[in-house]
Amino acid sequence: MDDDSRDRPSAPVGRSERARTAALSAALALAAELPYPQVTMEAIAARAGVGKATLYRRWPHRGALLVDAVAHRNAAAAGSGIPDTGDLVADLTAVLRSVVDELADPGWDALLRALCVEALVDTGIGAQVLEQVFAPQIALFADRFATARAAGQIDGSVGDVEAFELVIAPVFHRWQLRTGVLDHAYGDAVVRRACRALAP
Amino acid sequence: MDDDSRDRPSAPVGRSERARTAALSAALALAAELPYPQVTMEAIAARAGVGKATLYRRWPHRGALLVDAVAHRNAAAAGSGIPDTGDLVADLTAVLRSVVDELADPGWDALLRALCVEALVDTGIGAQVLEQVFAPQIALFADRFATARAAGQIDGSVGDVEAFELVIAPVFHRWQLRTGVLDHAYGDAVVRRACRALAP
Amino acid sequence: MDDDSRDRPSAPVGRSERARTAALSAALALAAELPYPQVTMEAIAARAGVGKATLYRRWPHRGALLVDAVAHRNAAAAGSGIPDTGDLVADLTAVLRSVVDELADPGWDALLRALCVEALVDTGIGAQVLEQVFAPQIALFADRFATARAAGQIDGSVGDVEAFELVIAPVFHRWQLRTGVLDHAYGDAVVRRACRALAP
Amino acid sequence: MDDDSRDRPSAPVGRSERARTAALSAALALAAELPYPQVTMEAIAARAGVGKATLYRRWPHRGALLVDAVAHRNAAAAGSGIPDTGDLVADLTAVLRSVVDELADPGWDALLRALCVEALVDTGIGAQVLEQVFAPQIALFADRFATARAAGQIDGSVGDVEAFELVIAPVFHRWQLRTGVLDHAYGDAVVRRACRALAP
DNA sequence: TTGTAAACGAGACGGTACGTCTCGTCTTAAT
DNA sequence: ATTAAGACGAGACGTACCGTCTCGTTTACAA
Repeated sequence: MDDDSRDRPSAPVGRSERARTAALSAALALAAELPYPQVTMEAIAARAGVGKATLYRRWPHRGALLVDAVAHRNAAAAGSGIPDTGDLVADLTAVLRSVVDELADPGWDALLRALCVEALVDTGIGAQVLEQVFAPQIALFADRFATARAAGQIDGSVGDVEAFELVIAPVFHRWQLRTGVLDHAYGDAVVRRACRALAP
Repeated sequence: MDDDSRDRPSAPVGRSERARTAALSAALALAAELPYPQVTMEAIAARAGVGKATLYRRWPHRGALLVDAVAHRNAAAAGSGIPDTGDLVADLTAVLRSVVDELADPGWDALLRALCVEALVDTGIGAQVLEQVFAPQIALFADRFATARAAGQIDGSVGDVEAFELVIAPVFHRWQLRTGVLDHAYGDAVVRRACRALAP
Repeated sequence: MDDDSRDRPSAPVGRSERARTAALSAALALAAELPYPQVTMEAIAARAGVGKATLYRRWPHRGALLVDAVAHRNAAAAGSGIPDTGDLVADLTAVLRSVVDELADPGWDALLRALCVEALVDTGIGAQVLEQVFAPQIALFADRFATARAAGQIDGSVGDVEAFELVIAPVFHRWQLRTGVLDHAYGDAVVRRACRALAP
Repeated sequence: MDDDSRDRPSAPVGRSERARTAALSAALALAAELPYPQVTMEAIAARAGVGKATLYRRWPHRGALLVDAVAHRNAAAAGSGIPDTGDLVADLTAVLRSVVDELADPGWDALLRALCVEALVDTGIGAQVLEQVFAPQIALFADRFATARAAGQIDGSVGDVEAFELVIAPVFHRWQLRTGVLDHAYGDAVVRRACRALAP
């Protein structure tokens, strides 16, 4: 391990680092497979083979740990960005379909709900969730909106966040409250309506 | 009693009804004024001057009690329905402004966040929240959409829930994640864009 | 029942009396068959098919009910008195053997232990137990001791209670603390030693 | 504490040991000053400044805790043994007088009654009480009886437990059921009679 | 007969203690 | 010196009984 950390100091794997990684993985796994109230610091520590004190030394509470874990996961999953074929509707449709697919995955569904719970309960965690989980997504959309705006496809007076919300909020809302079936067709319709609203 | 109950059927009668009312009020008050994790069954019972067993006799868990309390409050607040002046944009703008105002009230904000937490944590409570809190709202919008549809102001192929989400979801999303300022101007813009999207 | 009460008006069997009898029987039965902490007022009421208020209307607490029940049972069992053949040792031996036999009966064992618990916990109940359960026994022994004293078989300066305790206490002690086997042989030895101690 | 732990490193005074001691002391104090039903695990934990879980971690129920506390107290009180002046009656009289004095102390009276209650309610605790509280006393008497037996002062065929019961049971019985005044005179008389019974 | 009043069964009520669980801190022993 | 392990104080959980209180209903006696 010493050799390893000397060779690649940007990816140290000391005892501490192993503990950190184990904790993040355990949090993700438990949040994905258990009802959220059972995702306790105790359970995470046990699953990770890590002392509870080690968790509290690094994260002030479960929410921070979870946000960190999800951010870590998203960073690893390396969002590839939004396609740009010139056809805004088609591009957004593709994106929303993959969003819908993700939300249909029970693990990710549970994880995201856990994240929302923490964000709702504590304003500070809410800010962290926004910054580390949603902001990157918004930034990706902002890039595509910039192109579309330059091509005169959308109203220049609509901000990036507003446009993002126009597209994402209905899906998020339906996912969260289960007001109806959340499938590709719904995503397609949302994009269609959003683009009509955004048209110059 | 007969006269009484005929005149004011909502008036509580007997120890049981008094306990029920006290519990609902206490739940509302605590959820409005304390961080949600401190809104425990114990605290609600103490505040209501009610035994814990009485709470558990009526509601299987805190979530059910909270949903009941909010539904009760909403029923009492007697939603007046959505205005119908013939001008859809103006009517929806008025409604969204009052929604924004409500969400700005710290008490209602806290209450609604608590409700969302419960809905996210437990699917069953989620269904209850949808049915008892959101469905009535959707129904009000549906009435107004029906008129607008009849007047040829909105696309007949868009369902009530979809139209509702188009209008409400962005506001809900911004409220929940604090992606930006949530004021009348934002509500107005959301309505404007939604109506463009809904136009035939 | 009408016939019954008309025939024997001195033993009316109205609802009240039936409730009283049912409560006493239920208390005896439960105390005999369940661990004492499970012999709750709730359980007695349920077993007796009687409202809890009816119990509390007649007896201030479980202890009083239990004492009443045991006294009632003893009255019914109609202690026949201590035999008097002229041979004190033989008479007491016979009595102690039957005492040992009674204590060996699991039901009566449990009942008597419950009684002792109540007596130990509350001085008032202790007095009631003494008066209603033990005093009658002491009186029976006192009669036999009087005869023996008159016959010059025991020391006239020893009081009835003291003599009673000399005979009963060792058995009671062994029964209560299980310091050793409690059988006829032990009872016989106790009587032998007691009579030596009591001899003039 | 430093000195203490340096002198007796085998008796560390970490958090655990402090909790244990505090619990035992609190149990003794509460049992001595409150009616037994109020000596709850909750009250003991509060008085000891200890979590309830800590109590249940060490003792399965209140009875075990109480027995441990009394045994602990007795060990500390270091029974000095029964005097041996050669005069059995005198020696036993002295012992019984101190027993009577102890039983007259309200604190010890309450404690011992609590112990008896637990012993009566649960056979397991009864065995524990016998072994840890009464057995040591019996052993002390056995030593004295051995001497007396060797001196030909008592019948060699009477066992230690039987002799012990002959002496102690009447006092215990009178204390428990309050069949009469329990004073030195009574103790003296009991010893006198017991020694007559035990004489060869 | 037909009220009327008491006692009844049933069981909900406000409480309290139960024994269990998780929290976040602190101690210990072993790397 | 930092870790895994886990005991600790605190306090909420959901349950069981407490002793009291409302309920209608049933019974017993008076009109």
